[in-house]
Amino acid sequence: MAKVPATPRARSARSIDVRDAALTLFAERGYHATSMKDIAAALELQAPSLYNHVTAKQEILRDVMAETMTSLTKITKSALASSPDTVEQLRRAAEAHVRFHARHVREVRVGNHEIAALEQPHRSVITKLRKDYSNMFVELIERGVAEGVFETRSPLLAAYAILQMGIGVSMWFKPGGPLSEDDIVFQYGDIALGVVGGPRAVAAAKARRRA
Amino acid sequence: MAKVPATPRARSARSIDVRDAALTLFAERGYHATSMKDIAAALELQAPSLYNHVTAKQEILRDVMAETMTSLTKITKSALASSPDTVEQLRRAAEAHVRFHARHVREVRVGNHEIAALEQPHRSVITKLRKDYSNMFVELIERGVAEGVFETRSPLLAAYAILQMGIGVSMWFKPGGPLSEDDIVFQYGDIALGVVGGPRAVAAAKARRRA
DNA sequence: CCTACCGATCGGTAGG
DNA sequence: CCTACCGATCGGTAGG
Repeated sequence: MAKVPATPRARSARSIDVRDAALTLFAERGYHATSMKDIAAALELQAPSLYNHVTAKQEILRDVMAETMTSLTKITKSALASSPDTVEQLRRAAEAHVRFHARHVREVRVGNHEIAALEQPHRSVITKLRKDYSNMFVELIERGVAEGVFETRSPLLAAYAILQMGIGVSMWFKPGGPLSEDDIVFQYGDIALGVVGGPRAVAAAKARRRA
Repeated sequence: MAKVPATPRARSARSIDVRDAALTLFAERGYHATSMKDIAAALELQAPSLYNHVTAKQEILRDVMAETMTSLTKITKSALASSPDTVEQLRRAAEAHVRFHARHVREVRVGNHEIAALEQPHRSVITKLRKDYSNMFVELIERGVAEGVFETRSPLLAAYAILQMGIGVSMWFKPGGPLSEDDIVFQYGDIALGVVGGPRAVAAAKARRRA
């Protein structure tokens, strides 16, 4: 039985291999420090063979970054939608954000380090997706302040702090280390509430956990 | 009167110009995306002329990273030493960290993005300096936990969160924007206490500010 | 500080 | 999937 792609437009298995090898190298060394020959060597191929599976080096980068932002946004949005309570929404959104960064280390490293390597107009597209993503957090925190459950002088700074903390996880996290993914996720959820919290948010969160 | 360098080993004014132009471009586009020709063009020179002032492209990167880490460590260490109180020490160290990242955006962008571009053995040297730096925060937080003024399940994660928040400032901060350097610095000081705080740290910090 | 030039490597194409 | 090859660009040197 011949395998058929799920949809006519699906990427071939070989194309996925090429993108995966490229992603690993982009994350380790950076886009400009990775040559098509390096990617080919990781697959025991000659460089020109790659062009049967991808059209250009830049295309690989563009696809990785677009897919990463789309997927991250979707996951966090649905975490946020899973509770009607603002405090709990922030906890869950922060947890989803951090979990994604622990699970997709290569993707988010490239996403955060190679924006300058993206050629226009795609750089602007990605920048817009990133802006929309961070705005979700800013608006959520603004709502919490309005409701009196968060306390912060600048929802913008608080949101950036929370997002940045999660990005940091992708710089050092290794599965199998002393801290498990869940250890990190749950503690960062608490820390996120600490960031927007005065005592009120923290106390509210604790009461909620006890209940 | 001829100008004389402060010390016989001082860099020439022109060498400083070259390094400064390089730093700007490294921060904007990345090390590998910046050519010696680009650096020369920023100074209206031809590329080979640069070699009268620096010995290699890699040398510029190495010097920037070493000087940045040395300077950051010194500043933060002295902020930390300026108070005998653990809570206040964390606030001041976090403030110094963030202030440095707001004031030296180019340096810390390069410092955080181009570690892979540093050739050995210098990469190991820098990695060690970074480790020592983050350990200062980890140990400070551990002390606060032992004293009962901080509350966190993992001083390591809390330290990383605080450091990462500050690094994030270098990604978006522009002098003259809606938030001043001091706005950012003081709020991040508070946020840092929120990260290690339960209500106790926050309340202790507030009481201290009122006093 | 410049022109002239070096070998090496880059992303990508032709053609099978 | 390969070999052969393209023009462009790289960091750096020679020599003045």
